Amino acid sequence: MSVLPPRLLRLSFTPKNDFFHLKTKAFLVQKLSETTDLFLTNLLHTLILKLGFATDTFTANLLINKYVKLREINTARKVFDEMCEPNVVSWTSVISGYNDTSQPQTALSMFQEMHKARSVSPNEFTFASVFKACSALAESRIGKNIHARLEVSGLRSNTVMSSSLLDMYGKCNDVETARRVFDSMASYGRNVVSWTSMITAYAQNARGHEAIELFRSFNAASTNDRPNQFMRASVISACTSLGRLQWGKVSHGLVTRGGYESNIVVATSLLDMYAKCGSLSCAEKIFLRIRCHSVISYTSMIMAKAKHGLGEPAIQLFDEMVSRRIKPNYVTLLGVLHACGHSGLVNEGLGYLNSMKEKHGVVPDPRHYTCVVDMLGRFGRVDEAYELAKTIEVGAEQGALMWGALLSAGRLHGRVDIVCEASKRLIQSNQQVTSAYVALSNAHAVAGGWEDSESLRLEMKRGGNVKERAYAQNA
DNA sequence: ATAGGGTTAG
Repeated sequence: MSVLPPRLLRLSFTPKNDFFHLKTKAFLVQKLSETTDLFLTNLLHTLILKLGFATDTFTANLLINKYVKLREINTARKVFDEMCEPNVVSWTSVISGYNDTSQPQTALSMFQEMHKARSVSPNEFTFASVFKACSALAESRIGKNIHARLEVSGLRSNTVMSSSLLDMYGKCNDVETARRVFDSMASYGRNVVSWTSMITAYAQNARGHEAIELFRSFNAASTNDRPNQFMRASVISACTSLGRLQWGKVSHGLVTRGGYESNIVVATSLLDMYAKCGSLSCAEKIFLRIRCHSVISYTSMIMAKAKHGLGEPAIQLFDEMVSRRIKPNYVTLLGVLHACGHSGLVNEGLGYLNSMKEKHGVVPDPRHYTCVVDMLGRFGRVDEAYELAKTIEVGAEQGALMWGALLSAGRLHGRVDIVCEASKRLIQSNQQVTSAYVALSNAHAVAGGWEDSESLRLEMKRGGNVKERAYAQNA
């Protein structure tokens, strides 16, 4: 950390606009651009305020960006709120700060405020950040709306712009629109990023064959661009989605010949592919060859072991990860809870749930609770599962998963009361869960209430769910 | 000058 010269600390009383003053400002801006340290940033911030430089938009923007990079979004926001004349860079920086701290909803409301303020118009940078927020929320309705504004702005014919737009549609599961954007880019140019976005859109929407087909066209069409680690990882995940080891092995051969086998991103997707296509031993081989591990490589391997019923080894791996000072995140803890739930380590699982915040700084969210509800239910502790589920505030989609888990537990352990309760909650969740109607109807039938059963089937018909019956009864 | 697009775990 660099140290401020004492001379500078006495400059607070310098009259404005003289030579020394300007020089001081240049010095502070210079120091601010260089530092990556929170303490020094705070110090420079104080000096900037004292000397009245905060009224300068450029200087304030630098401060905002510094705080965004340091993940101090609230401080960044405070600087922004106190600005005299925020420009498009100030707005965009704060929006992307909210993206970086997993607050896409706030990013979008900032964009709305910017629109209302009308003093500043969004540019390419702003739109790219806002589409990223839509992607994170998988909100295609809002995305479409902003897409319309982008078309009006005339900024659309730009490779970065269109790539972020097509990525947004892919993440919102609207592959057809994503493809239309991709096709429209032919006139002004695509690059590796835009091709990767489209391949990813297919891969993440269970259309692996089309992803691979597009990868082939890329190799056939482009003369300058070569596939990079991102594209290769995406192609491997497309193979994973096909669930066929054969395809996965082909892609493995391909990345080995390309010299990408030891790349961390590629290796992680390979290990996930092997785990999901049925070869845990190959997955482990890949894992052991990784030199520089990430939270994702560990999490993938923990998940793989968990899914194969290797609870203890998964937990051992978790301990190893923690001792190597790789910080687990919420997905890692989901893996650990899964490991417990698939190996009957029920009390251990409860222990992880109750201590994850304190020990690992990860606040349990509805997904973690769902996992534990499922675990308790599987191992006969249905009442505890129910008591826990009742206390969780949960959105409709996740709620359907949580009550669905409880429904299976009720069925598995012959608990008509739980089946009824879980089915009702499932139906309340308003998701398209026909199995809930079927289960509730069957439960009434079991309990002797044939009339209830019949009325439910009627309700189901009215709800247009009747076609799903055959599927639901197999599920 | 300061801000923006693609990837791997769920």
